[in-house]
Amino acid sequence: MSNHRPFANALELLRAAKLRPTRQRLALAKLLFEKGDRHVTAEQLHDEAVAASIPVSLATIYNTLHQFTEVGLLRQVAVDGSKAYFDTNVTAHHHFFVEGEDEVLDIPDADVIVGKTPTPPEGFEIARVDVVVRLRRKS
Amino acid sequence: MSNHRPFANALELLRAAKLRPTRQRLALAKLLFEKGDRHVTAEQLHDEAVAASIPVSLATIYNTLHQFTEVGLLRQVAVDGSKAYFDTNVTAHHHFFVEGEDEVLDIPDADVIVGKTPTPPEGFEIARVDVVVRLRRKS
DNA sequence: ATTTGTGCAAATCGTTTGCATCTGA
DNA sequence: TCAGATGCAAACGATTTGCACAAAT
Repeated sequence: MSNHRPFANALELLRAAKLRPTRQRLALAKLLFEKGDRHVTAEQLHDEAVAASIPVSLATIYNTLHQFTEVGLLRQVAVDGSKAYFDTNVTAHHHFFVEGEDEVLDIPDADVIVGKTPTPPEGFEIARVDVVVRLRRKS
Repeated sequence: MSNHRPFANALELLRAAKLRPTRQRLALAKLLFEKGDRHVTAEQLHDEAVAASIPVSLATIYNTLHQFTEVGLLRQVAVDGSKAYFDTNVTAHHHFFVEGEDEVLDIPDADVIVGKTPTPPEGFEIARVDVVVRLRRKS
């Protein structure tokens, strides 16, 4: 499955999301959405920003990732216990996770798994179903 | 799905696992396996141990949980990014996760989901498929 | 001018580690 | 005896927070 969000430009995205288009938000939006589907950690994005000579602090990276997630531009994926991954593909889909290498990959649409959705316990409703297929390198 | 491990006694379990039956391992094994299927965090187990007047440090709780996991007495579940849950039910099954309350529940066997297993990318094989159905309280 | 965002450093949370001390076989 | 286990406190990595300063409306 690929990202269906037409990338007009970072400015439009931020405006539509009612987020003030600050320098760093614009720059981060470009890094995130200009090159197709991505799965980034805060640290990775920070490194990229620094490499691209965008002065931005790690705290702002975290703020921005969370704000983008709140407005639906990103989706947080909980594959691994230790760090948070943010996915630029916000449509329904699932993930491969390569153990040991901490790499996240989208599972192609054709290969979707879900059959029957289980009945939630009394008083609860389903917010979302996450499938993580853990992979290991063939020996 | 329920826990199929016949609970003989903690001593047997440890012997079978070739783990020295120390005071704290025996006590923790009792806490974990004497009351059916459970999903605990390190902190929870530590609190229980302290409440039961079992002197044990948090470091030992972590050591023990990992050792038990290595020998197949426990299974680690990655539902939430922030902390690790250990499940006393080591048979194949999936989980409900109540957002905000950080509660983990087994999905009953009858309600299993998995249909078609996706084809892993070249050079990889599937280690395990985890399904997490995220729940929210009905409003 | 006012509101909102940003950077820094310190604080927090879950978890791990180093090392001296104990304990079970 | 002595390998293996434990406890403590310090170290750690990811994330959050408080607060002064800067930038967008």
